[in-house]
Amino acid sequence: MVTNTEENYLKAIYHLSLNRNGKGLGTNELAGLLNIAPATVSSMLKKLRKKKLISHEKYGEISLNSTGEDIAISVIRKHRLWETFLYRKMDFTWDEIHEVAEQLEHIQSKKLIDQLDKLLDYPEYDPHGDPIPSANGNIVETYKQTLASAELNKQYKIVAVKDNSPAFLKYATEIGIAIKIGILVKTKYDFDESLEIEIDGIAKTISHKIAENIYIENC
Amino acid sequence: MVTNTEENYLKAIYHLSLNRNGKGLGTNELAGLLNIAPATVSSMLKKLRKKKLISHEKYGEISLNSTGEDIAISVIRKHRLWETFLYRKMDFTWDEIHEVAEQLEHIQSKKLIDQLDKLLDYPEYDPHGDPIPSANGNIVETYKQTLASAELNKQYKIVAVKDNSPAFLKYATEIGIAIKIGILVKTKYDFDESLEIEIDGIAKTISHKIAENIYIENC
DNA sequence: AAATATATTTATGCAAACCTAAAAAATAAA
DNA sequence: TTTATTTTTTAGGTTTGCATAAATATATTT
Repeated sequence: MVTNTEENYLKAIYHLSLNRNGKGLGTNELAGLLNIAPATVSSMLKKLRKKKLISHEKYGEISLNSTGEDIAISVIRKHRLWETFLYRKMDFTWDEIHEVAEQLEHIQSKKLIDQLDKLLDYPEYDPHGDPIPSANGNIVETYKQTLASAELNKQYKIVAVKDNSPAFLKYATEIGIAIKIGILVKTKYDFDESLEIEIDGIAKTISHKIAENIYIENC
Repeated sequence: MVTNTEENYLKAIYHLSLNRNGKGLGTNELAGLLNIAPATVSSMLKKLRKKKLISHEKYGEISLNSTGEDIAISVIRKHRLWETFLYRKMDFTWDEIHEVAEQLEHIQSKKLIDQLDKLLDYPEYDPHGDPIPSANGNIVETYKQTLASAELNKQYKIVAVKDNSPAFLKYATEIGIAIKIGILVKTKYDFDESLEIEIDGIAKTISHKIAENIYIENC
């Protein structure tokens, strides 16, 4: 039996294990994402180790092993399917779905998730543009380019956002950011790396931090 | 803040407070329904008392007070709306819905429940025939007659079932019991109070225990 | 009314999931 | 290569939700 908390740890380890350049995942980083004290993470790691869900030796790097990864992916699948459901069927907005999905992702019922998948016609991406793992655990983690690294005056399409916090999403919505929308960088200001962009022919200025949270694709 | 466990206690107290003839609700009875030790109930009652959700003095009767009842009813509303959703939209059967609804009833999101209510077109009864409290907490707890007290050779309609356990519901389905179905008692055997009934013109024999779990109405 | 039975509470303990403070190990800097 | 810094672990403590066993209050018999 895996508790909700354990599921959240596995999910966090999964997310932090992606796109890291060499350096192994440590206790501090995990504690940061989960918003708890590193000491608490230490003792939970011991438990996950004993349950054979992660690989970890004292003072060493943290990584999921096969069973742990399966659980993490299934929780992410549930989270993203529920988000899609809330957005499409329940009139939830972009910035409202994450919080409720955090609760719904722990509901234990295979049948419910299969039916949800069917009801939504087997969606491939959630409303934030993140890929939804299939029932057998397949997930397309494609390499994504952020707006911060876009070429000037080249037409791109927004495919996803990195930050799912209501604060970011509210702001993004306000300035016209949305999945599948076309976007173009007109100027890049060197001193603070802020960008002048154009969405639907309207020019706007955004900070580097915002640009790093917007994933784009050539089109 | 009210925990899941506290919500379950309030719900249990609500259910046990209905249709009791005089005798007040005690610790033992609650422990029985929740399947835990009476001592555990005692300490939880102290907590609920401190939070002003119940009225209870040592060795006295247990009852909800206004806030506690509001919470209990809202949990029951959520439970029954989710059951209706699972049954109608997710192809769940009669005997599968309760278990998953026990989890879903604790999801915290007013908007989600309002939208669920709307999606289902504001249902008045759940798939077991139990009334669904309205958003403002109104619930029609009508007096119900059980099949055990039916008159012979009089046509009735099944309106609800008392027991929601998979075991009972599976058996009930097998012998043709369902909400809104017509039913008639042909014979009552005195020695064990078993009944010969007729559903859709087909005769069957059922035990007294089963009959007590089927609610009927004149038609 | 005393004796017995039943119901309830108190005392104590355990596991989970968190915390802070201090110790130990690993890494980086002087 | 010591010293300093950062990271991680250990030690000890809290709260919640459960348990068992023993004590106490209430109810029922005789």
